[in-house]
Amino acid sequence: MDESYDPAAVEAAAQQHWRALDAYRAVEHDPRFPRGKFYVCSMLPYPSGKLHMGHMRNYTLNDVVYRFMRSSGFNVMTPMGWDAFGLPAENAAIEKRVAPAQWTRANIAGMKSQFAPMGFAFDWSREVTTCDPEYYRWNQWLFLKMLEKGIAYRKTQIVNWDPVDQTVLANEQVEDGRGWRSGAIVEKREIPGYYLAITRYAPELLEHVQHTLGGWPAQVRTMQENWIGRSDGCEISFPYAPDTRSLMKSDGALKVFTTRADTVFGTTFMAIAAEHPIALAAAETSARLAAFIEECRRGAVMEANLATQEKRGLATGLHVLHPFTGEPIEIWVANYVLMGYGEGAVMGVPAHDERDFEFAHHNGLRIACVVKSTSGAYEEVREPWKPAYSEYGITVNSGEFSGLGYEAAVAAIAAALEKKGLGRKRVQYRLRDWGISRQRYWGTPIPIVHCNVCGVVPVAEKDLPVVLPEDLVPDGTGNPLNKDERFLACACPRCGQGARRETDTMDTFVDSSWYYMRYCCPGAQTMVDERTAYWMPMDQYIGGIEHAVLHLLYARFWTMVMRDLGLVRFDEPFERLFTQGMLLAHCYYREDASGRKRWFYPAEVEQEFDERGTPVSAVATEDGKPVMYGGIEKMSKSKNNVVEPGEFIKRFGADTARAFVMFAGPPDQSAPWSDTSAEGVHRFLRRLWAFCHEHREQIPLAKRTQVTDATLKKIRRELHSTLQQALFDYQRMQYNTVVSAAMKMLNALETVKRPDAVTLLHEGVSILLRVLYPVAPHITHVLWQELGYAAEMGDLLDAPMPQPEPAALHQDELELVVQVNGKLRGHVTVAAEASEEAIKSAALAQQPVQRFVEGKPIRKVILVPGKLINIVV
RNA sequence: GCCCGAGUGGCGGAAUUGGUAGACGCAGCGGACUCAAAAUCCGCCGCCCUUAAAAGCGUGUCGGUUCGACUCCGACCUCGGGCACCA
Repeated sequence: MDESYDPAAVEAAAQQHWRALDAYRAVEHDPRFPRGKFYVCSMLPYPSGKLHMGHMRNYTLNDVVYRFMRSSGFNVMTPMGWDAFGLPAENAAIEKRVAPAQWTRANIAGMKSQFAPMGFAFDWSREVTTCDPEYYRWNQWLFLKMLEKGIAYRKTQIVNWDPVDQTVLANEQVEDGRGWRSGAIVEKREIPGYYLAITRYAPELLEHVQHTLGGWPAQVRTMQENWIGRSDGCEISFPYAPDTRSLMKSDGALKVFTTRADTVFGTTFMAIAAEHPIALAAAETSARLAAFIEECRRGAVMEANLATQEKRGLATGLHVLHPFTGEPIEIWVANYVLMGYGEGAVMGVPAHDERDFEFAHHNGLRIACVVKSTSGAYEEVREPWKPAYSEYGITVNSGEFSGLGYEAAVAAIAAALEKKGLGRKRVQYRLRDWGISRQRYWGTPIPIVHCNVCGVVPVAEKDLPVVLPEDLVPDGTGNPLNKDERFLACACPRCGQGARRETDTMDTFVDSSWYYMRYCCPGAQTMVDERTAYWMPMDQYIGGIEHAVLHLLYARFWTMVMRDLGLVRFDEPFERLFTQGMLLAHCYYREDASGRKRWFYPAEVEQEFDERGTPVSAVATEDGKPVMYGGIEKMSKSKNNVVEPGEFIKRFGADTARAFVMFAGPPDQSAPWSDTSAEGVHRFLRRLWAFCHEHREQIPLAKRTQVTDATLKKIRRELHSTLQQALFDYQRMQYNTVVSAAMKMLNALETVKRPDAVTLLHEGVSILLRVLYPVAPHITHVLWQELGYAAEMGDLLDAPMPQPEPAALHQDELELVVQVNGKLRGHVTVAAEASEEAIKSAALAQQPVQRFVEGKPIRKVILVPGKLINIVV
């Protein structure tokens, strides 16, 4: 055994040992593990090129779970794969003139090699790469099944259009309303695309998130609940007035959805989206309206933009009739009404809705108060807006429905509407169907063929996969598949005539909706097989909080679809979910004349902080001139604030890297990266090594004897109570305090200064090594072997977690806190079984306590057993 | 704008979920060892007053509940995540 700790040698030896054992290959029904299977998985990474500290944190977390659960006797499996399709590969292609496939595969190879030194327990025989035809063929296959079931369907969608580059832009590619490369003002454009009917599953998705996903963080459940957004309300039809009737050449009605049917008599205008059919029809005869709609079309489609923009509208001059009074109501086109939600039209009730109020005020529309406040918060509605105006109350000025409370009014109005055939109660979800078409090259081809004779025809199942050519290089102007004859030309599956392939590809969220099921069954000739049934549902899923809604909802939906097709037998894919926080880093930029930002690497910048640690200014090292401080943001390639683990591992070793990222803070919270305290963790591992080296001869020879000495008993109690805390923290995945616990154990063991204490040392070190092992597996593995524990208890991989001994935790005397009126005034040591009376008099006998109690009557005494006594005077 | 989080010493954070605020570590200060440095070891380390002791203040801000609040409730401020084509 070397005298000093050499991480490189230790880690090479440990990894060689595990490699020789093929230690992480997981086998279904492995008889070595009586407690059954445990499937732990981290969200698969996008192969951006370099592994960064954020990845390190995620996968260390994953690895700690793996090792802890295996030490607890489970047949644990943890896989790894690559989310290999997506936009960044196309961007790299444009910039570097290299095919996305080539770039992606090179990145995968690079990142895989960066994983190697970390000692992660991945079962690489299960690797999934989503751009492999053998993977994405099943995306296509399930898509065809969904088409058959009517879950997948075709309809128009609104996208960001860059009129200069003639290309569809992702939201991310829109900066301040302009295309990121061309700088042109972005427009909205309607094109056909495929949707998946996730809204059909909205009730079940909601039901489970409210009642069955107990292993999920409350925060995520709330976010999903709000995202699905169930509203109970009414659908109301406002029949067309003659002017609208003649324009639309129909005697239809304008349908709206409202949660406030009780306010229907307060409707003073109707607001419709710019893309609404009535708006489009009206625009044909009105230049002003056409111009306004054109204006609404400008700008991107992001909801954050729509919600913050000034609410504007224009009257159409058309009318509908109030369903009860028959009064004509004017239709307005408004930029805040979304075509994608509800009916694309709302009834404007300015008296009781803040947005309508603002809109009416702005456009000089009538405000009709139809609800009377029950709390007397207002008599009449007038400027400025008060939140009380939208509260429930008693209906007034509402004809036969006046004088009713909210629920009674809604019930009565809905019943009356239903009788007239002008409405009914309905549940509306905020959730929208999932548009999966992308006008992009680097994704799963949508298996559809366009035939001049037969129209839109699905590819036959036997012709799957539709393989994506891997040698195209996009140039930023449209989808290169549109220019690739080899890909385009095909025969119509129905009539056999020459036809053309669909060139849209699928959203990459499709790939990530089920990869974790494919990990379970590498090489299967079907989408999933019986091995999937063994490992799924996943026991522990780990991933970033930024995926709380989209990915985690799509994956749940996809699972339900697979279940309904008979492919799997469970309802939910993820039993327990852990959302880890992100690693953040400082970022710096400079803006050029056109407003474009250039981001600097932290290494290119010198940052100055004031004495409170707040950044004050920064200059670029290259020219000494100031750069703008962009705050602390999530590590991302586009902001150049990524910290790579390579250097760090070279300096300190993988165990220090692992222990340090765990020690840095609670894993479910985001943390700013800083390596200043890494020294402390490394020092701890060196001390551990030195301590074991010092006792390398006594420990293997130790005999088990009782610890009777009072000082040693105290140390032993500390050891066992720290162990208890560590196990609790393992369970709740608070690994930062697990590392603290290991440090405390070493601190305690170092106070053993007696040569005859070998029993305690033997026990203590065996506990410490096993507690630290999941976090720092290499050093603990080597020490475990060197000190003879492996011979005694077997390989550390499968050595059971130690358990605290009740006898070791027992205390004869307790120190209680003494409070007077809730303020700490002293301590008192009493026998463990002392009576309340005895404790009380002991507490009152205390000098400082006397001083505060003196002369005042004691009103109450509160005793918290084993903790404190509070005297209230 | 809407939804979800977070805010504790100079810094990262702890407080087993209403019961001793600051565990564990970093940085800093003092000391030992050393010709010296590094490494290592020992001690101190929230603020204020003070020679010291004792008291007082203290978990973003303001208010409330409680014998007792970092923890629960209300309002606000700041920062972070998401908002459906980044992944």
